[in-house]
This record gives sequence, structure tokens and C-alpha cells, in this order.
Amino acid sequence: MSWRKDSRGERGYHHGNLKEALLQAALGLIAEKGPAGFTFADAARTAGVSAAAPYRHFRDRDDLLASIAQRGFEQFELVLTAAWDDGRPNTVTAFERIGKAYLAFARTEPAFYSAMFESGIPVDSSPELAAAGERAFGVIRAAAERLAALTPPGVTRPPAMMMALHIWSLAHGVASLFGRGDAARRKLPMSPEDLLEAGALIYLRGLGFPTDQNVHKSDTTTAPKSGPWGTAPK
Amino acid sequence: MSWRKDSRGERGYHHGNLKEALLQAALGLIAEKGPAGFTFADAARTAGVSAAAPYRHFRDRDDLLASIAQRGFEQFELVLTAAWDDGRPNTVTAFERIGKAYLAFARTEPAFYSAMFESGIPVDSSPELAAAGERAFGVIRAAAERLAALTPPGVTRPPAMMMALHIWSLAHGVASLFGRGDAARRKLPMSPEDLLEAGALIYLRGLGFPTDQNVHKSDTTTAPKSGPWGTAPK
DNA sequence: GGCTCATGTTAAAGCCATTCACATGAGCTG
DNA sequence: CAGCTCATGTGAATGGCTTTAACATGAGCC
Repeated sequence: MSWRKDSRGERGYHHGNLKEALLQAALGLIAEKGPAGFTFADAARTAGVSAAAPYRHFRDRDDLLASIAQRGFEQFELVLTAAWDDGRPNTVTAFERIGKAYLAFARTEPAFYSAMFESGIPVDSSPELAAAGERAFGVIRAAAERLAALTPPGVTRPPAMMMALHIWSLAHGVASLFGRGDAARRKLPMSPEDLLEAGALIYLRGLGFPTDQNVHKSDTTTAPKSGPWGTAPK
Repeated sequence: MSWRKDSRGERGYHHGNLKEALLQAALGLIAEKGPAGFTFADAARTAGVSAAAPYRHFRDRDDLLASIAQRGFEQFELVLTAAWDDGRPNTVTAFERIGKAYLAFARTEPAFYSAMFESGIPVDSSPELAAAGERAFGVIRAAAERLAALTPPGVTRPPAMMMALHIWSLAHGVASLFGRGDAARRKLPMSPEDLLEAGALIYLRGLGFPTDQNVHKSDTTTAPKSGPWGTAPK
């Protein structure tokens, strides 16, 4: 009844790394069937253990989901931080990259994304989860602060927090409504990325930032666009 | 085994209006426990029928959910239409009211809202659902078209569809992230309504609309259909 | 070698979704 | 009014899921 752990990854009575295996299994299942379709039992089956085993590592199904959401926020923070790249080569460009990274994350990591935002687990489900979410948002806020500090002279400086919330909301709205591959999709005359970029540029212009191609400092390459929205809607 | 229908709303073997009763029951349950927590059996119990009865009216649980979402979009359309009020007293003010109505709907009708946007049912689940969603969005699009037509001279006119999508995304993002009473709430330095209004105003300013304090609310003297702020042939 | 406890297993209770055969009675037809 | 029919409900059965409890295993430690 109890096989030894052989060279091919078989296991004995004890799994050895069940917690991690369950998280991975759940991630795959959520990606397949959404956070609602995912079942605790299925994750256990995928990991090759009995249905009761997961309870040694997670209080219940929601606890697993919260763990995934937390891990998702951690990944999210990394991705956003990389996109921001400390504001290089210039603040506006880097800021735009954050928006793109937001959408890219929603698209390439739908399992994380839905666990984070659509699973129905409250943000304050655990302090760690809340903290992870806060850190991820912190990247956007920090970028907004840098951006706010660059407000052109003669323009009243907007609160960085508000800017961060606006951009977050816009990115989140675009991602939620149009961002995922196949579910809940609505037809769009443009890509979500372009939609978000245009919106963000218009928004920044509304704050007094010069956003057209001829303006910003060290941006060497320029897009052939003439304004926030390209040439013509499809 | 079969009571007569007495004066107080008791019922006999046949319910008489079960479909409606199930929709109402489900609506209440979703409001209580979210779209995930709601169960078909619970709805049946609330309506006072056996667990199998609902299947005479809905193909399955998702079908009920889709019906609720559809009804939600219909309500939503009404609410948005009322808020828009055909652009009175001026286009920008009415446009702002749409944003407020969006948030108000998310807050006062959380059951509808989550069935519409967070239940995981695909938009094209049924043609009726898709059409209802399209009509609701149509209100925003129509408003955006009126607004786009008012672009001040000398400014390139933005595509109305794009404007509509931006505003929808922003409103949806704010509502999803911060809009509901108690679940998934994050702390905010301002109300969701103020956040959205500020964002929308900044956005409109970025499009070249004069939106600051010195600008509008000035529909009192001029005829509502003339001048830069009111001319919009239907 | 022997202990102990974290980690798994089996078994069981309770809930839910879904289906099938059957019951009821509302409304039509004559 | 008698009788028929079919939409609408009921009960019971199947199979899955969640969660708990009692028991088994063996890894790490003396």
C-alpha cells in the first residue's frame, strides 16, 4: 500500500510537498474552469491524494483560494515593479508600461487574476493577503507620486493617491471588461492595450501633462501616432 | 396533500408564478451571499417548492443566473437612461450623472451587479442577455456621441465609441474595486463617487473639454439647444 | 530500536445539482 | 359537467463536493 519514492517522482504515503502541489493544481484548474468551477476535491485528485488530505494544509477551500490570491498579488507586484523599472527611460513611458503590464497579467495569468479579483474572497480575508494587495498597489502609487512630482509648472498638482486610484480603476475596468482571452468578452474596435493606453494618455493630458510624441524628453523612439488614439478606429 | 389557495397567498399543488418567485428568491440570496454562495436548492426552498421544481423553468442553475443578469442589464439600462435624461440640463452634467448612476446601481443592486459582472456566466450565454447588455452600454455610447459632437473647435474629435469605452471602464473599475458596501472593500481617501467624478472630469479635460469650475452649470440663461454646450441634433 | 507527530487515508454525514418516473389539477373540448 | 391533456410539481435516486473524525504511516529524533 505504500510505495517508495522512486526515481520517477512516485511517492510514498507522504507526498512530501503537498501544499505546493495543491497550489499548482488549483492554479491550473482555475485557469481552466474559473474560480467558481474549481473544486477542492479536484485539486486533491490532481495532486494524487485523497480528498481529505488538503485539510492538513488549508483550513478550507476559501483558504486555498486566498493563498492563491496572495501569491497572485506577490507576482503582480513583481510584474508591475519590473514594468515600472524605476521610471526609466522616462516617467510617462514607464507609467504606460505599468498599464500594459496590468493587462498582460490579467491575460497571461487569468487564474491568479480571477483569484485576486473575482473569487469573492474578501481582501481582508487574511492580513497577509491584504498586505500583498497593498504592496502591489503601492507600485502604482509610487509611480503616480513620481509622475505627480513632474506636474508642469503652472498646473495645480494632483494628489498622487488619486491619480493612482484613477489609473488602477481604469486598468482594472479595461482588464475586467475586455481583457481576458475568451470569457465574458465583448467586441472592441481596438485592443484592450490600445484602449487603456489612449485612456491613460487622455487622462494625463487632462492633468496638464504633455503627452504627445514630440514632448517627452529622452524617449528616443517615437510611435507614428499623432495623438492618444491612433489614426482611425477600425 | 394539496391545500387550496387561501386568501393569504398559500398555494396548491401548482405555484402559479414560480418562475418569478424563483427569480426574486435568487435575487435575495445573491444579495446575501454573493453569486457563488447562492444555490439552486436554496432558491427553491425559499420559494416553497421542491428542489426539482425549478427545472421546469430554468435549464439549470446558470440559466437562472443568466436570467437575473439579463434582468439586471434591463434595469441598468433604465437607470442609466434616466440619469442621462437626454443630456439635460447640459451634456457634461448629464454625462457625470451617468457615472454616478453606475456607482449607485452597483451599490444599491449588488445582486444584479454581481450577477451581471461577477457570476462567471459568459455574456453570450444567451442572445437576450447579450442584447440587454448591449442596450445598456448603448446608453453610455449615445451619451458619448453627444459629448463627442460637442468637442470644442480646434480639437481633434475623439471617437465616441472610444470615449464610451473609457468611461465605462473607469466607472466599472471604480465600482468593482471600491463600490460595494462591505465586500472586497479597500480603504479610500474619498468616496467612490468623488473618485469617479474627478477622474471623468480630468479625462474630459484631456479631450479638450473645458470642465473646470468656471465652465459649466451655465445652462440657465441660454436655450438648452444652442451654443457650444447644448447643440446636439439628436 | 522505539517514540511521536505531521501528514495521509478511509468512512461517513450532509448538502447540492440533476434526472426520471409519477402525481396533480387548470384549461380546453365536447 | 365528464374527460383529456399537458404544463407544472413531487419524491426518490445518483453522483459529486465539503468537511469532520478515527485511524494508519513513516520521517525525524532520542
